[in-house]
Amino acid sequence: MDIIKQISAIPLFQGLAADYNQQIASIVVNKHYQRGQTIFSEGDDGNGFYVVASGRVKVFKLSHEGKEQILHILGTGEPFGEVPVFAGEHFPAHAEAMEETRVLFFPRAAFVELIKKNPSLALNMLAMLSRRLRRFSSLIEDLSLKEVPGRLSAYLLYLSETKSQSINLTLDISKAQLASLLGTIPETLSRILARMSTEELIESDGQRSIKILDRHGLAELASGERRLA
Amino acid sequence: MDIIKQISAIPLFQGLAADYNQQIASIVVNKHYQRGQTIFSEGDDGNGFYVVASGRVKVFKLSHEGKEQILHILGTGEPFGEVPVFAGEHFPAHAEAMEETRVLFFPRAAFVELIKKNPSLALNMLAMLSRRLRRFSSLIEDLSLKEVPGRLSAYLLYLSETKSQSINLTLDISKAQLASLLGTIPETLSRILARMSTEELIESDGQRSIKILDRHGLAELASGERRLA
DNA sequence: AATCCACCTTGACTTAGGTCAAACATCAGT
DNA sequence: ACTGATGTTTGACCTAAGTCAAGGTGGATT
Repeated sequence: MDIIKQISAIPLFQGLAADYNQQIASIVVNKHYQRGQTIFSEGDDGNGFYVVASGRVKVFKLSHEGKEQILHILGTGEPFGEVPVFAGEHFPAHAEAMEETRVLFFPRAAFVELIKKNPSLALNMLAMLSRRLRRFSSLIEDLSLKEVPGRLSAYLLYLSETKSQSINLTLDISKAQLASLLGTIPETLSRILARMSTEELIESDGQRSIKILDRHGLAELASGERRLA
Repeated sequence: MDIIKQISAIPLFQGLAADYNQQIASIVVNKHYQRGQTIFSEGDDGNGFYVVASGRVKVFKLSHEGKEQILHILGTGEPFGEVPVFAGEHFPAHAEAMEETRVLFFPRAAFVELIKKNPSLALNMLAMLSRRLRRFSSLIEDLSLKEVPGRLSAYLLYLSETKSQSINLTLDISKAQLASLLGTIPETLSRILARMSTEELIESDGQRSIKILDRHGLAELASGERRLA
């Protein structure tokens, strides 16, 4: 099988002794989901964790009224659902396939054994969780201390710095999903994009492409130095 | 020194081979802070992490206008500032002593070596970070999907379940700090406590003691099934 | 080209909770 | 007992962003 090939491409498993990939492959289970299908629900028992093999997965919280807050969106090679592996108990959030998705599932007990034997893997996992904590800190900061225009600006700048490196951005998710990621609703997002356009910070075609006109202005919005009129 | 004694009382270091405490002790540095003193600031280089030996520490984010959001409050035996040890870069938040506080500081390089040699320590650390991720998920959920009365109810129930096991609670922090922990401001907190009192969910003496009158009602508020009038 | 569907936008309205300002309470230290 | 620091409460006001409802857009399907 090319499962070994897939595994060796996962960042989490980089820098391991070669024969470990074989061991990892022996404990892994392949799973397949359609768009919109639930992978796990908040409160489920977490008896292992997942890595996206292809497609995309969102991890999110749901309010009593059904509003959703996306915690993260994961693409190929990214792990999710690790919390219960180490802290025990249930999954703290829901996970759902955003498109047709294949995932690799690593049963808990076998994986913990692997970690015990392999300090490199342990350190990779620690780095992974630490990065996630950093991102969560930043999300908490945004939700508590910034307004929606600031959060949106930060997201646009993040997009332009990582994915495209350019001034012409293409959103890789729907605006409704972006709203949920930013902790707001589509209507509010739409209005703020409109305001940013009239202030000539961006140019939006109403589709998924956005052009950054004033990077500095966006940075000021993101930091809270400036506000929209 | 009784540093070894202190170290063996730290949950993070439980379940390790006995001689490791000696090794840990050899890399640790003792530090001392007064109330209000900064331990580190967001953006500082993180060249190690800390464990509270005595006193209390708050870890928080600050907005551009100076509003603060507390991420966690740490007491004796609890570690903080671990993110940069494993994910590199700077501290993602500020840390400050809330009272006279002693901390143990673990320099990064030496600690990473220790982890590599000790799978138990690695797993303890993974459990620690996972628990923190769980708490952050819950904070994100609260900030994004719940109103202040819901967050406060959840906090009061949490207090009564963990610390006192009873119906008579004593806040261990000022109401201003509690507001910052819940992602609101003292005025709002004060008004909501007043409303909860008139609805006979709690009895508040205006000091730091609060009596739970209607646990079920609080639980409904916390889950979002009910709202204050 | 007509229909459908998912997605996006706009307008009118409401509201949770923040801001500002003032007064009040508590407690430690001189 | 007085002073000052620290924390709490209350009132009047404001605003960011949510709700509800209607309409618009564009791509895909038949």
